[in-house]
Amino acid sequence: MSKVQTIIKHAEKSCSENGVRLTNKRKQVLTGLLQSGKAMSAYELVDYCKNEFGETLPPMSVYRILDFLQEEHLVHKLNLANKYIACSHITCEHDHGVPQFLICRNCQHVEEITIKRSTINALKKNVKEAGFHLTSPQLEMHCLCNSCMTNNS
Amino acid sequence: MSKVQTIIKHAEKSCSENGVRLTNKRKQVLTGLLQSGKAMSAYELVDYCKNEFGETLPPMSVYRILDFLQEEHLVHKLNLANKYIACSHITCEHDHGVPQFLICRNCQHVEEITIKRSTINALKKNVKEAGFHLTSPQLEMHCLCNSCMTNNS
DNA sequence: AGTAAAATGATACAACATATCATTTTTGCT
DNA sequence: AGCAAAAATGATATGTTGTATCATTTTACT
Repeated sequence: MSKVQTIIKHAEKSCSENGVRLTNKRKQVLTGLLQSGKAMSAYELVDYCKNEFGETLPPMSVYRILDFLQEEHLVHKLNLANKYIACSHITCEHDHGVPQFLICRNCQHVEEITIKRSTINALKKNVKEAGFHLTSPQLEMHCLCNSCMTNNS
Repeated sequence: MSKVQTIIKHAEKSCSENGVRLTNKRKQVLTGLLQSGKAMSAYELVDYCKNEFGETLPPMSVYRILDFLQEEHLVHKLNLANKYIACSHITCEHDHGVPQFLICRNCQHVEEITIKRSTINALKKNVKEAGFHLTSPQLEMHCLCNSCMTNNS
């Protein structure tokens, strides 16, 4: 069984445990994100599903499906990039923390990382001092990935 | 002299030192941001300049002017909100660090804060371990401001 | 089978942003 | 002052992301 198929199995199990359905179209959108291995816009996913699976989904449906997948914690939205990416912890059983994303400003490659709790706490404290409350700190940072650093243009 | 006028004076000085021009239209866009005291979209600025100054700027020009103002470090773009906000340190003489923004997810109020160097360094270290390089870490975080926390709905 | 709920489709449009080419304004030079 | 080059701005079209709304289809359940 391919890696993608394994993840989809996990996703199906997780959905059924939550009493929701991972329908065919939802599965295809998630599969698209997993196969591509990168962040994609909703419209890119429309094209991908059409080309790869012959499934012509209207954009509206893709947005709804992405909303669903986000609620199930199977997909994250990258607000800096206006793109969506499959969660990299679908097969993990344990509950994983708030995701943090590094987005290469050159090649758009995205890495999902975990930031030390102590760092997040320091951040929260700074925010609190400014009179705000950091509820769910998904950080997104524009960076340069190593590969783009090396072949620097 | 009003506070806004004082800031504009500083901006003019800073531009002339850099050998660039703070034209009337650029001044109006910056004044709009300063007067409103909040983050605005480019199209909101088009309307604002029309209503307040009788200046009808096409959106394209506003975008160009915003680009200019960003290069001169007079305005920041909030990528999470797709809005623009006047830098809160225009009148400071000293070089100020990379800005960090808190955006209230309820009322959209924006606060520009400074995060401790040590916290930023801890963040940078985490990022480095993931094989990325955090060049200019402008963080933008969705939060709840105190006022929205209190009158919580 | 019949009905209610869930999912999906179709259509229109809103908001943000850029590409491109034309025109106007400013600058710097002689 | 007069002129050419550069800078700024205008005009127009279009691209990208996302939502509102109402219709239809599919699924679950009795």
